[in-house]
Amino acid sequence: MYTVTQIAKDSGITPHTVRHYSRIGLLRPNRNPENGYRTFSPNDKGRLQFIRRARLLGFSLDEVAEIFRLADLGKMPCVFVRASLDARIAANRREIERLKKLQKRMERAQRAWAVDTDPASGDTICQLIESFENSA
Amino acid sequence: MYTVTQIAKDSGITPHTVRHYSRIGLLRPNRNPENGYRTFSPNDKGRLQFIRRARLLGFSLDEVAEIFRLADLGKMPCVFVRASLDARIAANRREIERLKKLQKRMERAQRAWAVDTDPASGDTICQLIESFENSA
DNA sequence: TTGCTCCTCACGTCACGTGAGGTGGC
DNA sequence: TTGCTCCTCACGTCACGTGAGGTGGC
Repeated sequence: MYTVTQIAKDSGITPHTVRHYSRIGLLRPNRNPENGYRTFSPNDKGRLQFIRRARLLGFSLDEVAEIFRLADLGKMPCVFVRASLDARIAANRREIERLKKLQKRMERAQRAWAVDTDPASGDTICQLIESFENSA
Repeated sequence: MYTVTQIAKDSGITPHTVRHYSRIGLLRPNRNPENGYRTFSPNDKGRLQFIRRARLLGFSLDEVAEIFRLADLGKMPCVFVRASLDARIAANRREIERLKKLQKRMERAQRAWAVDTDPASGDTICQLIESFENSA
């Protein structure tokens, strides 16, 4: 049996995160009837490790909850897990592309502004700002 | 003068977003005293376009607010803008790296599970799940 | 009356982080 | 009393999206 801080340290997370998982039902610790403290079993610890591994693979807490729900029903969550993973891989690919495009836009702006450090062109230093002022 | 819907359409965003910008003070439309409707000037339209361009460059609304504040004080926001942009470029680079690593982890798991579609290894199909069950 | 636009709350998103205020045992 | 751990709210994050419920003029 572990306290919230013990199980948190063992798993490399904060006690607050453990409480968070408990509040949303991913963990179901018992309570010490004397003081209301949460008490975690080795089984809880396994669940917590599973949550952490799933998070590292990009699964959301909602997906973890669904996996637990299926497992509790005695169903193999594998089909769901695979579908989730496939969807996340595709979504993450799109997100990476989106950020790369953003990166290019930002670097383009950075270069444009770098060129204008020449004091001779002092009135076009902040093109972003000016494009705003011009349109106002 | 424009209504919230007119200026929104012209700028390619939703009326709700325009109201949102107004509520947080990025836009300061007048009010029609008869019905309380917001009325936007060409100057507001310029501000809105600026906001949108800044968003495309990755600036947060808080940063836009700071840029407006500096401009309203008659100060050149350029130093702030450059510093923000540099910081965002660096942060975005790190974020892209983070997502690439996540992508690799996910694809590794996907491959590992694909291999195990062989029915002969039916009891190791869901390694993620099993690593959980084993540790429980 | 119907249809359209406008308005103001107010909650939801995602996974927690950060206090605030209080308890219990050494 | 001090220090430590535990507890429960409850708000903040980021940029809106999505209703809910109501108004005003054609």
